Amino acid sequence: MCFASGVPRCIFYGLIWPFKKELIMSDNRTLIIQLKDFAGQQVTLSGWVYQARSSGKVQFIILRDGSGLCQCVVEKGKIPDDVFDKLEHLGQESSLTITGLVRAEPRSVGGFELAATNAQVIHATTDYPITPKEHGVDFLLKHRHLHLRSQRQWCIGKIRHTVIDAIRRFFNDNGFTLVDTPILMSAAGEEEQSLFEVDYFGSTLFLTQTGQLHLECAAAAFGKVYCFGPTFRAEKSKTRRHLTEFWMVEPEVAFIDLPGLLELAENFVSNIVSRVLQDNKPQLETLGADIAGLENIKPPFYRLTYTQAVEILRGEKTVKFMAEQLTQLSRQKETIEKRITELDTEQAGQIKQWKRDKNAAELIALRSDLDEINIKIENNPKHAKLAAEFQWGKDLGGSDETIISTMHDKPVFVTHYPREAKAFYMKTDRDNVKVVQNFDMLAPKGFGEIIGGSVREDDHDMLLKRIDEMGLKRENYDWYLDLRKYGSVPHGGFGLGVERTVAWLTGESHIRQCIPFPRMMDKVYI
RNA sequence: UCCCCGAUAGCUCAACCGGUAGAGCGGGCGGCUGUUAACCGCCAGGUCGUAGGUUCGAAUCCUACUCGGGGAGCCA
Repeated sequence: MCFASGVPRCIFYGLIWPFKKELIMSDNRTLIIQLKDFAGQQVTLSGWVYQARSSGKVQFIILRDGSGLCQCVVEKGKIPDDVFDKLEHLGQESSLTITGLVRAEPRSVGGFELAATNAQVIHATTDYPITPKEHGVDFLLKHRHLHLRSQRQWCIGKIRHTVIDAIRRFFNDNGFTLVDTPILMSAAGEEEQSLFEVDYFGSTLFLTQTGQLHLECAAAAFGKVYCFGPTFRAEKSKTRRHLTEFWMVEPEVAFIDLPGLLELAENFVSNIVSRVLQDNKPQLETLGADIAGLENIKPPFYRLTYTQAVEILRGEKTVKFMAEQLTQLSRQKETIEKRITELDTEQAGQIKQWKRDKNAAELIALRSDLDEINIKIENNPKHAKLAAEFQWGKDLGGSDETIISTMHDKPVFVTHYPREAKAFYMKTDRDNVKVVQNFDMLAPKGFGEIIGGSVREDDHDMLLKRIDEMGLKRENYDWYLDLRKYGSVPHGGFGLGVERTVAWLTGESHIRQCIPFPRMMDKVYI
């Protein structure tokens, strides 16, 4: 827990953060994140009790104020007795204001602590439902309104904030114009079955699935544009990579080809990663993210064509890779099972109670690790089979993407997918009409797709042909076809999923933790 | 929509081959000048998801349902 150990700074854009707060509001409180500038001084903090321990004459209150955590030391005799007694019985998440002397203390979280001289309880709380112990997924989602206060969610929220800020800055600083595309859409962007319907004064509209078609209009007006907002997919997907409402940023550029798009995408993603490393290293550390791996994320990324990816999947390399993975998993399984047997034997004998409890906790952790490994072991041959039998022409499945991405230590572009597997607006490759000029970007080490994009079909007649072939209604696309009638230019863009990106950066296994209030299929808590 | 797994105290989990439930955390009270998910002692807290069935006896076995988790398809 060292998220407050250094003040994250962003000086590259001429900003110093924390900003000068008096510019926007007057406030006598000091934020925990500013404590390093106040060593030896008296300050007042306001916040919530994150954790509290008491040891007779001395109490330790870990205060949480939204900017960080700070240990407040409350010693009998150095604070009024009645205040001491009140603090002693404060429950988790009680709110209070506390005054004291700031001092450096390496043992303390954040490296500073507050020697309290006075305090005022704002609201005493008991029975806060989320305890410092482990909780189940469902319980935490049902308490999402409170769970946001916890350390892990706080770190993820801070990183998400940086990711979004980095996205906006990247485009704003590179000549892109923000264009807001509509959320209520009259026609489908891609496939109609995955759209949410909205009753619109008696007629039907849909929640947006992509801003791309509108963005193409804007690209012809501004050159380089992007849109950024919520996106809705009514797909009945129940996996760790899916939400029904998620945030997507989509750039669209006039006069660009596929290599140009790949270059843009790798610079864009590298920029996001370096901003997060710069601003959020303490949070990444708290989350146990792979910081060394992220420091490696610099252009150029790997480039594979779909056909090459298929060759890899069907080839010797994948067979070997999957077998190695299985061996590794089996070895892990053996180690864990051995440890479980050891502990079980120990538990059966005569041992001290505290040792027994500790063993029980370890056993629980080991059993859940074992479950996960067993699932992977069970899936391994299935995924190997899927890969080995992969037919050219299909879209890559989740497990195929995982295999490709696990083989690489940097993001991988997979380009030139079969035309039949892709949307009507993607540009047919003129050298090989069986494929389109598109790409997916797979995040490394098994995280999978975070970007999908393409060059758009800019030839009027070819686009019309695709619309007909896909069985789409021409009249819905009149305006879209117009773009190919009046000064058509090569252009393209891509979409990046914010939650998937945050999940990759933080090492979070499920994207539902990467948005404050997740919307999942059949499940919306608050 | 399909496949696999689960449901026991407020929370996380135990309870072996069927004999009507235990531990930690959290809560309450007390102890301890420096703790790091502190520690120690005491106390409170359970129709074992719901409904049937098998059995002398069911948390445990069987069936159905409900809710949840993971995966597949599809995708950012």
